[in-house]
Amino acid sequence: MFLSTSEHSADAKNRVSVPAGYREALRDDPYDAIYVLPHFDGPYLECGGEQFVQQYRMDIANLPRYDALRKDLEIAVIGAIRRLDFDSTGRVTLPRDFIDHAGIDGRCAFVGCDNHFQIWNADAHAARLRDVRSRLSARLADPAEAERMGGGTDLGSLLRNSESLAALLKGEKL
Amino acid sequence: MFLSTSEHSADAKNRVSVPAGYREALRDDPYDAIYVLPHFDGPYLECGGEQFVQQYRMDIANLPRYDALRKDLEIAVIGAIRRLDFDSTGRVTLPRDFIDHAGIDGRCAFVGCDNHFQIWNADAHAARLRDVRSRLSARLADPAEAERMGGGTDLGSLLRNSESLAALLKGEKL
DNA sequence: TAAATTCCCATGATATCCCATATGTTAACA
DNA sequence: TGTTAACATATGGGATATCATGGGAATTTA
Repeated sequence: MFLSTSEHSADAKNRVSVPAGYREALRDDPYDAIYVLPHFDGPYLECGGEQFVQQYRMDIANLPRYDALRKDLEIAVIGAIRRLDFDSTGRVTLPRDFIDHAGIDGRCAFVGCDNHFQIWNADAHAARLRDVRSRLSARLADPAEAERMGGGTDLGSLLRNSESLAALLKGEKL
Repeated sequence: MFLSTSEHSADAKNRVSVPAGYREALRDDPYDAIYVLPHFDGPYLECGGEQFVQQYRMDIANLPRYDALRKDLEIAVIGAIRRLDFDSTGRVTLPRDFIDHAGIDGRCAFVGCDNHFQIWNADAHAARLRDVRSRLSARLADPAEAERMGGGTDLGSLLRNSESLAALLKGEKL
């Protein structure tokens, strides 16, 4: 799991150290690398390991082969992702166009998002975090939204009550 | 798998270097070559290895033998694909009519699409990528479309992919 | 014989690898 | 409790290998 945020600097060769904790999460991957996508939805890089790419491949493969959405995703996702290999000290070199896309100039922020993480221009991320917080705060005022935010299954009660989950944990298929 | 996009130049002899990563993906093919199709859907070349051709053959073979669509596909796909062999440095020579079809003049973009890739005039692809990105970005704003692009994670896949969550559910301490 | 194609080698740019240094954190010990 | 040692992490710079690409020679085709 990719957790928490940390800032690192990109040097003259556009190298950045990937947080040690993130590298730990990639320990079992076949390549000593991360996959990086300049995201179509904003000035940031979406990153992850093998699972990150496979998830996108699956989403795309599940669409009809001549579907327009599928073709768009192939270009903007598969066509845009690059594998960046670690050097011996745990750094990757960011391609010039990736740096341009995210507006990275010196400091950049690594933001953990569970099964993937993002790389932002440090200042841009700080500003965004303020926005996100106030937006979430406002959402809580609306009961329907509050329900949506915390309406998921309660892990504790699930454990106490669910036989099918117990079966799943024993390795049985549902 | 063909991943990411890179630009290369076509020289005076109409030779282009195929990205090293793509050649790696073709390592196990019987021929040291790519199959190239001037696509009927736009000014670009659709390319791939052995699997790329076989997929088209299958699609066509599944149609009735006297079907009008089948006959069209036979002409526009099977009749149009050419095999281009690599030279010793990993380049292929593009036939004149292929260059005309894609409007290639100097720089061209190689776009990875998982099991195949495309070759575009570099400028044409840049313009198209902008279109695709804004279209996808707009789509995300619509919850129904966002759902189609990637539904929420189900508990099963979460369990399969997260050792620490599985451990937690089994009652172990983290 | 002319034109085009294929093969081979040379070069430059870029990315990759390796070692050295700095910084910060934990652990050990006085 | 203060000091030092050991370690892990982050960063900087130089050497090396890989890749893209240009040009010329050999071979084929018209």
